[in-house]
Amino acid sequence: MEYSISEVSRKMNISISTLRYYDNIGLFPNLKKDKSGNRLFDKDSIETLRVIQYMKKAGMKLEEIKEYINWCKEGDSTILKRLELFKKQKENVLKQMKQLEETLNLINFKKWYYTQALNDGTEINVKNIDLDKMPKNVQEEFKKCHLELK
Amino acid sequence: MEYSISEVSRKMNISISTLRYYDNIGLFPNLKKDKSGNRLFDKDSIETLRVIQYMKKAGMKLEEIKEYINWCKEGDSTILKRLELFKKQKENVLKQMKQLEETLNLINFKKWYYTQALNDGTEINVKNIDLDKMPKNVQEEFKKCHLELK
DNA sequence: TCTTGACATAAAGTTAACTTTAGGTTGTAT
DNA sequence: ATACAACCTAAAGTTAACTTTATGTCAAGA
Repeated sequence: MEYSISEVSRKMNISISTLRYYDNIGLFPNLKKDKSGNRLFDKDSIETLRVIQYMKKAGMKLEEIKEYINWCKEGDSTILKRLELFKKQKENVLKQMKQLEETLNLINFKKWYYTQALNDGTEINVKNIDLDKMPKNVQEEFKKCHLELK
Repeated sequence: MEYSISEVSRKMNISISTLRYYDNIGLFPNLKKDKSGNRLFDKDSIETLRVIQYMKKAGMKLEEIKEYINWCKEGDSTILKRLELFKKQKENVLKQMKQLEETLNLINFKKWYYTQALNDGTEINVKNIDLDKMPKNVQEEFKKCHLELK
């Protein structure tokens, strides 16, 4: 089964210009064209596109993703390199997850803070509160995001 | 206690030029200067900096962070807006965490895939494997990242 | 035949978040 | 007195990932 660029755009929720851009920079080395030059996306290129989306979220640049895609084309001699890449990206993702958890601590603390302030009608009381007057869970969140009192 | 720009740079691991840039675009509305024009960072501005770092990770743009900082300066009339902001950002962060978990599924699948290929010395076998021949956990990872077989 | 819609290319423009450059001031140590 | 480190400003440059624009081709329907 083959898809036109607008079908892929709809299916994957990526703009047509982005798809063309990706092709231009070499992210679809095996993409075919019909007799009048229109791109034909097959299952493989959709798969590639999905991997691109994920690896972008992992934090890779398009240039690095392109390198990986070229390794795939080179065949079995690059298997180790590709394995190492995914090992490294796993570390990367785990690190990002930790950072998001820390961020969540800050956000949860701020949510508590502003809920209190909203209740009081003013920030003054909660701004000057002592750590041990906060609920236990808020205390924990506060400590984990390295903020300081007063 | 007050800190020079290079002390803050070292302490927070942010380049001096970035700190000046942040100041220029208005992220430190209360920053003082000494008699010869040098920036003096106090505990409050360090705190602001920490919040900036976190909210960037949550996905906010500096322009939006600036808006929040201005709300803080405006006082109690903006408490509700600020609370709503953190509620929204919490959703945002949770969404990102889910996406990272999906990404982790892809990565774990790829790690298994390339480990197999490395063992076999070739990608061919693992490329054409049936879903039910994969280890149970790999099957799950595979399904969760929407890839297709063959 | 003519129009229309979906595609194409090449090149220029955009945006965010910095960084770099060029040139200047200030305070302290030799 | 001078050298130097640490700061300053304003403006231009950089990078990544797109998007927009200008222009053109092609196949199908009225």
